[in-house]
Amino acid sequence: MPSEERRELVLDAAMTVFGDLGYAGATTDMIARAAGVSQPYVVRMFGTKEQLFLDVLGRALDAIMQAFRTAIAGDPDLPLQRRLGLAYFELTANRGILLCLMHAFALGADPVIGPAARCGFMEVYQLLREEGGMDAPEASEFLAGGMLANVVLGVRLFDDYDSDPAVQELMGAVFPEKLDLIRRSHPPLKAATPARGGVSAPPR
Amino acid sequence: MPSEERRELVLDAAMTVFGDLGYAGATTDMIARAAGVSQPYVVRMFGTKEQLFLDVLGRALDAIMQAFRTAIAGDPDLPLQRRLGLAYFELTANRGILLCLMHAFALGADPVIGPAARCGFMEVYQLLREEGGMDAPEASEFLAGGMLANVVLGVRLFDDYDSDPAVQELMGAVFPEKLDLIRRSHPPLKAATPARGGVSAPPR
DNA sequence: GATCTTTGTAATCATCCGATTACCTAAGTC
DNA sequence: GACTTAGGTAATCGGATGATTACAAAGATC
Repeated sequence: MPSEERRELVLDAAMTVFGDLGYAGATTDMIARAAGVSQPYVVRMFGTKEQLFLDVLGRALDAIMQAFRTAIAGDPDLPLQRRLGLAYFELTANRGILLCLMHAFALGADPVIGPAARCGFMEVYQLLREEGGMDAPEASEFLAGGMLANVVLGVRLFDDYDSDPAVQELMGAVFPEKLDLIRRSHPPLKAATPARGGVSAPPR
Repeated sequence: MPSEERRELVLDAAMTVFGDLGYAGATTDMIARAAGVSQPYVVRMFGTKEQLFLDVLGRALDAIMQAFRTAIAGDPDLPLQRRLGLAYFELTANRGILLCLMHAFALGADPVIGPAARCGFMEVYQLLREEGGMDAPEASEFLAGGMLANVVLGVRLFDDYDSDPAVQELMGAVFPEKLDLIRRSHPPLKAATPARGGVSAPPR
């Protein structure tokens, strides 16, 4: 297989694994297995795990930027916010894109990932402001809705959809009109979510 | 020192370290050093690193719930959204609280942390709905603003405040009227953020 | 057909990290 | 003063993990 193609496979796998486990929680071996290659090959393709994450982050940002640009250039009969909302909704079909972004956004203190995440975040904001023609409050409100959607996705609220009416209500507010679609593309892992544990008291 | 007191010190340290590095990225040794105790002592106090994170998560949720309850019971001359917004703003004084939550919210696929994070997230939502008397869209919009604030905090956008006018604009929209205060409590780590790196091409 | 490049893997290394064990000291308690 | 308990550490262990090295097989090139 040509290395370009293999590289895409590895990047796809890495996006999924990083998305579920975070940067530090994912291992190059998991990613390699998910991509069907050996662990040393992953390292040699990208140099370091850190660089692999940066590449995944760049790919996720590219996906968002492209989706937004397409939406901005789309059907002018629909209001812009609606077009962008639909575009964002379509991005949720791939958990990895948005979850890797969220992990990166939470690692601002990292000396390498932090600057890249800041830069990417502001790139998206600038796209909304300049190419989208939004003013600051509009762009900020749109971003806020996106961040909430990311969290709902990241925390896997769908997993409790059937058992918790409050989850149904909240998700209905976060993904208006699109709930059925989003649930179909994110089947629950398992059913019950118990209460959060109290204070630990380990035996000596 | 009584162990209760020591426990609080360790929980404080853990909240900071977990907040900056994430669950998997933080080590029990870093937390121990930050708290001024030995690494085995941290493990023995909480049983496992995972349980320590759960305790930190619970403590962060308690802080939010209490802040919101106080705000709800507060000065009725101010609108509720404003009171809650101010309460949330005060929470940002401790990065750890909100960043640990964000890390937990991004780990929904974890079999132990995921359920706890879902439960905590819904607890906050229910508080806004029931005790706060908000309807679903109001609560959802408020949460969205909070999640954006968390991301701005997590990605350390302040670090680029002086060098990037777009950052100033966005942060002005996210933290209305409170910018000066929030910047004072979050001094930048260092100045410049370079462009995000391109595609990696390691030497063979 | 010998050589070189590309595409890959098996084996291994050095390090880190969570956890365990064994101990230590000081303060109560009898 | 012997004994117990609480608060704490040094040393260490075993497993995981990112990275490195050495090697191999399949084309391309001459």
